[in-house]
Amino acid sequence: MNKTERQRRLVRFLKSDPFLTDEDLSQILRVSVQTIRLDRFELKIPEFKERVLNVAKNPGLSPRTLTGGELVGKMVDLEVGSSGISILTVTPEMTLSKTRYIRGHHLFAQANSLAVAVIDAEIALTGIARVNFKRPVFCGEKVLAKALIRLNKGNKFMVKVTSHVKDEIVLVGRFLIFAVAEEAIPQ
Amino acid sequence: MNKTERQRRLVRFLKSDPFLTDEDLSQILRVSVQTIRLDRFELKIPEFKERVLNVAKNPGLSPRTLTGGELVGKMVDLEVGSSGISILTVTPEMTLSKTRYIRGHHLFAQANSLAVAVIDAEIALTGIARVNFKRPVFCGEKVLAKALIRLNKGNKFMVKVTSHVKDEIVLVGRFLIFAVAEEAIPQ
DNA sequence: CTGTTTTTTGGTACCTGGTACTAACTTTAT
DNA sequence: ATAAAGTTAGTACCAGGTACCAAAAAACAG
Repeated sequence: MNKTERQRRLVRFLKSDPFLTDEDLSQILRVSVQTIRLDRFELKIPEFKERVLNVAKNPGLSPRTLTGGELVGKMVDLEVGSSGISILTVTPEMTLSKTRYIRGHHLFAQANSLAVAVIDAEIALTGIARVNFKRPVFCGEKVLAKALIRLNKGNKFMVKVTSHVKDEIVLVGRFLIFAVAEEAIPQ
Repeated sequence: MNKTERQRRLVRFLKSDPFLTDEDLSQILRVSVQTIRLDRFELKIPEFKERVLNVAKNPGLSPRTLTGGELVGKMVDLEVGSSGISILTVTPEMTLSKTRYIRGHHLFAQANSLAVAVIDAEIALTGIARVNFKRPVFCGEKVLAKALIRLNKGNKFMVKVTSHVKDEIVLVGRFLIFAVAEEAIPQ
């Protein structure tokens, strides 16, 4: 039996029974456990615990997470050390079920990540945030956030962010941001 | 909190979410892992692996979480109208590039969505948020957020959220939430 | 047939989420 | 005050892995 044939069989076995451990599979396919692991790795098949958990959490609902990039929204202007502007287009995933209201934390995420981005430092972390949500935002709207550094004492920055939809203010936030020295970054 | 009360809560937690480890439970119930194990033993509740396997092999009963995907983090306790607890496990996507610091708005999102979830209303929106980030959170850590309704005047709610990693407070936030009447929901 | 590459195997250190057990410390009750 | 109940700490061990390194075996090529 060659490698490809074995891997084909491995996939078949796991499809019919995801509760097989590498040990089980190594006995079925008459190869070492290590070989099974390599095969699984090549085929990007997760480990036993993962597979069981996947089956258990079956209905596969994906939590509505925030975007993965550094910035929430799209940067349209940035003067590091003083100001920045970003635009966020509201998609249906950001809204509450059955309504068209956007969840507040997406607006916060846009404002917060913009506030952090305008700081001239490798790493900046939010210390305190005070945010007023002025009116709800709906699916399809474009939110324009403007950030302005208001104060700078040492590694502390006060950033004011104002978010608009057209002419209406939807969010006003004040963020106290800390710049972190690179040496302080843990590994 | 006495032993019987704790065990009653433990059963409730596991009924609503069987995917809680002893470690999770020890943090929720503020006792040592050993105590959780003793409780589980007395109550004849099987270990995590067993429970997951049971759920996986029993597609019949699925005690799905209350709010599903609306929440950032995993709801582990909810008394609508008074309090709630959620757990967020920090994944690499939530961190800043090259460091292990989590970006603040994820913590905010967990706290905010929990604050909204505890309100006994079809729709609730955040009006004002005041958040203090007490210390950075790193990849791999589990953040436990507790929300408590502090005040309720008409459709306004003051919710206090405190987030911990083990014994350390990482976030304290106060949210002014508005319940929205269903008739006011736009189409 | 020999040399190179691919495939397979073995072994170690480490991880999570436990079991099983001992010992000690802290509360509570009598 | 002292016993009993409850809680915590610590150790050794286990399954089912990950991650990595080295070596043996098989496949292929010139």
